[in-house]
Amino acid sequence: MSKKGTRRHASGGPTMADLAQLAGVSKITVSRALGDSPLVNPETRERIQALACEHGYKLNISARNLRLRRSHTVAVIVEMKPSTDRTMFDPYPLVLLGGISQELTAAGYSVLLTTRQGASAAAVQAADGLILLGQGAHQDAVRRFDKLNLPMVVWGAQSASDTHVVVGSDNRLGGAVVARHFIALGRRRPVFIGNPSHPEIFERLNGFIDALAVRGIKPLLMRRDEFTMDSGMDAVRSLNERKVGFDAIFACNDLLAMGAIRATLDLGRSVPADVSVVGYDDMPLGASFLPPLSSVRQDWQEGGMLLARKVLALIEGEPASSESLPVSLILRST
Amino acid sequence: MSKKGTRRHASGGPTMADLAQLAGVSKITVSRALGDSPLVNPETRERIQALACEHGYKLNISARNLRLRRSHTVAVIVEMKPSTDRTMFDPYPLVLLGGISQELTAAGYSVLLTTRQGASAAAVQAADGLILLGQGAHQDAVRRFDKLNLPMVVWGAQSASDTHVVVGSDNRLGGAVVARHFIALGRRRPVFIGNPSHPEIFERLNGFIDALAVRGIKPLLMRRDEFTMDSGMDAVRSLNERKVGFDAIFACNDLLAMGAIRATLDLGRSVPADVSVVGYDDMPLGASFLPPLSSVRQDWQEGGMLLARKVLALIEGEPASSESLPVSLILRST
DNA sequence: CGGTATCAAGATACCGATAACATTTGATGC
DNA sequence: GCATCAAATGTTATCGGTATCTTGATACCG
Repeated sequence: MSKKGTRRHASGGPTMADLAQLAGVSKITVSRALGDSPLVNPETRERIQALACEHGYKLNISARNLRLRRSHTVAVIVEMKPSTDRTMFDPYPLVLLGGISQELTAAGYSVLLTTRQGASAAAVQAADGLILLGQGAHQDAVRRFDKLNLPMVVWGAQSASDTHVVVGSDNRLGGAVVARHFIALGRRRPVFIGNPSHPEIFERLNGFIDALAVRGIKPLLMRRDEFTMDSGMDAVRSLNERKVGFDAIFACNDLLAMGAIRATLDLGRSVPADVSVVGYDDMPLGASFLPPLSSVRQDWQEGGMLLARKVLALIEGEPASSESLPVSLILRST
Repeated sequence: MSKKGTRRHASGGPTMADLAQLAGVSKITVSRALGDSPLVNPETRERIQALACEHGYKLNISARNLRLRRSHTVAVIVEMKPSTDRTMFDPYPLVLLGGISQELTAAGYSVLLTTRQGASAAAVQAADGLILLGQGAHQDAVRRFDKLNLPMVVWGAQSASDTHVVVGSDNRLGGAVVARHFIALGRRRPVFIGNPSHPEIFERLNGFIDALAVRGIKPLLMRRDEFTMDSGMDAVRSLNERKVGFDAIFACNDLLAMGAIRATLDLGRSVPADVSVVGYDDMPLGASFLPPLSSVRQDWQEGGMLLARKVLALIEGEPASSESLPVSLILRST
């Protein structure tokens, strides 16, 4: 019905060719005009821009990506098991994502969200860069994505053998800070609750141990795999049953800490008079807990932004190095 | 140096044309072979696939998207304010995302994550469909994205004026279920704590009010804007100061409920003997709370999956209608 | 006035994949 | 032996932009 040049395509709006015909110029001039290139006459440019606006022109991103050979997209691969696992129910990964998203968006990039399973799903290859999240995302996963040969940045704990860029909060420091706090309080029998098979937790434990060693103190490790209050309560009860003495608890997560506090109180001991407790993550909830919980805070948002900045740097061909974010000890009543 | 046909491109691997030359066939045959088309000889297919694998061939997604005029991508637009806002720190939106991601991935689609600000960032237009998340995402936002003319599905509360597909959990039912529970317990002076300016909360309140009205009961509304324990405690204290009697509390969020319980206990009243309390969301934490919290549970994961299925249907040109997800009342000790 | 900058716009050639149509080849049928 | 058909592969055009190289017109200079 309508002529070739003015027809609308199935997927919707007019193309540059259509606009070109409407304006009586060539495609390339339209391209330049819309790109604010100085190569077009300002008058022509405005005329074309007005026309584009009027006809609801939308740039075809796929076409541009093909020609420019870059997608302005960064794939974020998240460990998301649909189980009662930590990652999924913790609010923090979301904050991390928020930081990433904010920074990438500001730079004109988009975020392609992928779970590990779906990571093969084609689209990832089209990304200009890769961000790997999730504590499980190590070695095996890293190698898998290394093959894609894309600029890649990983969130997590660093290890000497890493060939890629790793950003993470300084878990070792987190452990050390708590240790020094306990030392200052004169505590002699500290306990660590958590699962050191996660690299991050392992680092916290190491920082804790090393800083305590300065005073010749050796902490007791209560390994617990779940990051729940129940698990924390269980750990303390178990200590009691085994008649192990303790005067300080460092839990690698706030929920564990709260559980530990409750169990400790149940045993008739006072927090913090008899036992000092420090958690990790500084959940908003912790401040309202009774007694208000002391905790180690990491700046997840900043972490996300840093991750984003690193990939962007790599994409631009600039160098980028691994980096640890500082943490801070928030002292409340425990 | 190397010949035209066998050269590697800047962005990396070989193209179909390269493979074609290596195999001594034409591009299209390669395309068919890699797509497992029945139009190629099985032998040829395997030979080409082996070749592709050996040379690390990667499909150029942009090119395919351009040609096929679809990106196999759905944009998810999330309200993500970098403030102490609810959305960002609640774990649930993440679960929603998980459900979406899982379902889309299974269908061979990718998820393009965008914040509302960045939603103009080009790439969204390339998506085949749109999912809008976040309680603030209404009317204004919806209209804005409507212009893109893409299949769109919104998470949230339905309203009669909606022209688009809305999926959400049945908040009205959630309120009604709690009301009926209170009635069964013989409660006469129920209180609702929450902020009804959020459409979802408004629905919960309405369901609550209507179901109570059957017995001629009118609940008291304690409007509180923050979704924190402190806010819940404050609400109950304020009730006490104003000498308002109450024997049941429906808090529109578990944290509010926990705060309310604590304040109630502080006043020397018993839960649940004197006052029944029900929260919303059924946080894992609620089960470990003392006393274990009763709560209304929504299946966020399922919600995400449903959202995904609806957009996919729309993308395929099939019809899709708004839908509410059932909720369940989890009774514990309160 | 010839010659060179400078500016605006066009022509052409891709980017890498795939759909639609065309061709070759060998097998089968009568 | 020739027509017919199916299988396997090839040709060509196209998706919608943009880089590169040209061209044409005007201005400027000595």
